[in-house]
Amino acid sequence: MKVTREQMAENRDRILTEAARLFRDKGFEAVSVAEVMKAAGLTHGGFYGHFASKDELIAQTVTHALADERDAGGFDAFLAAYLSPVHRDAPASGCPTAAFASDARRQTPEARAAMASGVTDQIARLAESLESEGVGDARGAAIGCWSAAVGAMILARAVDDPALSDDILAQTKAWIAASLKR
Amino acid sequence: MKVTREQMAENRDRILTEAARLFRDKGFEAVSVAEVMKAAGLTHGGFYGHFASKDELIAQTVTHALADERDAGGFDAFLAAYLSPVHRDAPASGCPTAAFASDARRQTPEARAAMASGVTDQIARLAESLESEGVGDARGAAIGCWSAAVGAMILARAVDDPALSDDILAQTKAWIAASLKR
DNA sequence: TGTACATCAGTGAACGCGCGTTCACTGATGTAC
DNA sequence: TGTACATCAGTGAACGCGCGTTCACTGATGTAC
Repeated sequence: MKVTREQMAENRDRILTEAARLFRDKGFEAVSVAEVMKAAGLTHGGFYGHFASKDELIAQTVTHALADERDAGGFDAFLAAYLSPVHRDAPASGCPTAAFASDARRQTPEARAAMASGVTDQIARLAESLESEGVGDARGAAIGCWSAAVGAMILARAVDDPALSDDILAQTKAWIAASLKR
Repeated sequence: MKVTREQMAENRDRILTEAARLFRDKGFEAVSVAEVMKAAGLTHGGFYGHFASKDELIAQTVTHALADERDAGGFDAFLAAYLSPVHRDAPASGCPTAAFASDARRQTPEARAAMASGVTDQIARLAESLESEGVGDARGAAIGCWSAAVGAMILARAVDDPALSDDILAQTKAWIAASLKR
């Protein structure tokens, strides 16, 4: 049955929010259109009233999720929160860059452009934060820190040895901090 | 038709080699059992004479691919080769850790254990290399460098902007080198 | 060494299943008057 | 403001397809004698 325009906009937002959660948790391929629609409280047939294809949903979800990224105060606090076991153990609500980056390579140009835009913004945010703390070559340091943080999160999630996983997070955090105190 | 024991062992090796290439290129889910067997010059029905399931092939492939990793001489040479556009543009023959790490989280315990083993070995190799070059806290530095290298490669492959992609590789390489020269 | 035959690696058709997508239908919305 | 009706968001059955997996069969291997 038809719903109000306002309700339809809410439904679309809920589809994107649930897709962002499910895609981060299980990956793009392992999540079906029907699963996303069910999570949004709808039936699968209505999906194509909102998106032309699953690929378009993926591109929109990447755009939506990366645009929502916000930095939380100072650089040290950001890094401590990012490279924490809590973040590692909650990928569904965690960093979309760490969740999507590997799969992005095989997605549509739209999704890859959204990744590039998100990475560019994140580098700019980190560089601004580092510059205000007096770090020289703030952009280079921002790129290095971001690569290390994303890489450490992906590696920490990949291994099944809890001690090794914790160690990857802690050692990378310490190494980044030491590198910036040169 | 039956083949010699030697031929069967060769076939199994070829299946694993082709699987490693295809999985690195397209990901575990996007590659079918039939595609792997065809690449190995066999028909899909024979697959289950070699492996109990696709999941077992994945676990064996991860083990096989990560065991083959060798470091190429000194640390600077390794880093330059690793963070190069050539490596970025050839994922099918490139680093299996960068290719498999994100998906590993959702694989069987066997595959995840193989990842942990591969990461542990790689950290040990890099730490040994760094220690011989006089770097203090070689293990911490090895973990930080490896996280940064893997993260930079994944990010460089994710974005569709060539200038940004090149920049991620170059800046991360410079940042790692500078961090080690403290 | 030569022969007879049990073994079994590989073949290719077939299976059940879940996927992305389509479509005829429903009934509340929202607009024209 | 009230009414009549065109619109269209959402429903749920159905589609074609490719997947992982199974299985009866083939014929070369390799062993028992």
